[in-house]
Amino acid sequence: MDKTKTTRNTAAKTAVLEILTQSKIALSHTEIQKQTNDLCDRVTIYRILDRLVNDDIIHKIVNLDGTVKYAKCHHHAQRVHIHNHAHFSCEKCLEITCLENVKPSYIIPHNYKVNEINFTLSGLCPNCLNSNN
Amino acid sequence: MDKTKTTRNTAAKTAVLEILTQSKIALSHTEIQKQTNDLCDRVTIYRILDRLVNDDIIHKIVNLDGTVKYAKCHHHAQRVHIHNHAHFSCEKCLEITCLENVKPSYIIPHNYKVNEINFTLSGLCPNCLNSNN
DNA sequence: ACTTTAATGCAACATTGTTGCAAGTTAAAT
DNA sequence: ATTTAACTTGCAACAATGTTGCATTAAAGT
Ligand SMILES: [Mn+2]
Ligand SMILES: [Mn+2]
Ligand SMILES: [Zn+2]
Ligand SMILES: [Zn+2]
Repeated sequence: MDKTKTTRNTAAKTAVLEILTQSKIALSHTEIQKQTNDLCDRVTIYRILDRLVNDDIIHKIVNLDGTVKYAKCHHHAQRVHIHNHAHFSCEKCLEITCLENVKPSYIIPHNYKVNEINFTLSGLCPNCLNSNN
Repeated sequence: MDKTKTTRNTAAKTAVLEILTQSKIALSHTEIQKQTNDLCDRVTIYRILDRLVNDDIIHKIVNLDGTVKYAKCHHHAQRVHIHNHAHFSCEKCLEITCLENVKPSYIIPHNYKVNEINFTLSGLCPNCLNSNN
């Protein structure tokens, strides 16, 4: 029943994953594309990102302003990529970072079944907070 | 200095606000447009929604899947519309509702200045949870 | 009524993401 | 090493969503 379709390692996929692994911040599709130097088509990057998300290797973040970014967590206490943490969106430099230690607590609403949570904080990141200009 | 530009009450603005006031769930631009019966142009609705958000009369919700919706809170203990609450996104009926009583608690990360929070839960709403099919 | 300027309609454009299909490539089986 | 299945890619075409410029209309204060 569980027809697990195998995923293949291609040059493009390796490049995209490497870019995300090196980055300290979450990247958008366009930002990733720029870093690949036209190694592959725009559509291919969309499909690679979809695959990586499906395989739980990276995760997708939708920001307050609607921009979509992708990130690979840097902590790896577990062998799987867990992303039930908060994200921080800087209003000034627009960078999005995983706050891998910040996990919100809340009272589960009655009659609702919660499968997934998304918690995004926005404001000023440490960089922009120090250089106040 | 504070050149507060005045906002005007037009037929279109009144209609859009009425639609949002009547709705129990958050609505997308397209859903709002359908309910207006071509009272005004598509672009006008975008601009009206921007104004209403700017004036803090309604608020904008970006869902996990990237869809953008707008809502007017129904509670009104205060006279201003406060929206620091959680939102619930049903995976089945795709409806988004304000959980006006659910507010997450969290440990403020060091060196970050938090101005705004966004907390979205997704799963099954009471309706879809009961009618399990 | 007059005046100011916010609001609208329309067309044109930009961005982001999706889909179908032929051709290319990976990795396993032989 | 060759063969082969099916996963992956490029390309073109499309769709959805949102933005901008500008001439015209209309709201609200005088
Ligand atoms: Mn993360
Ligand atoms: Mn709300
Ligand atoms: Zn910053
Ligand atoms: Zn539901």
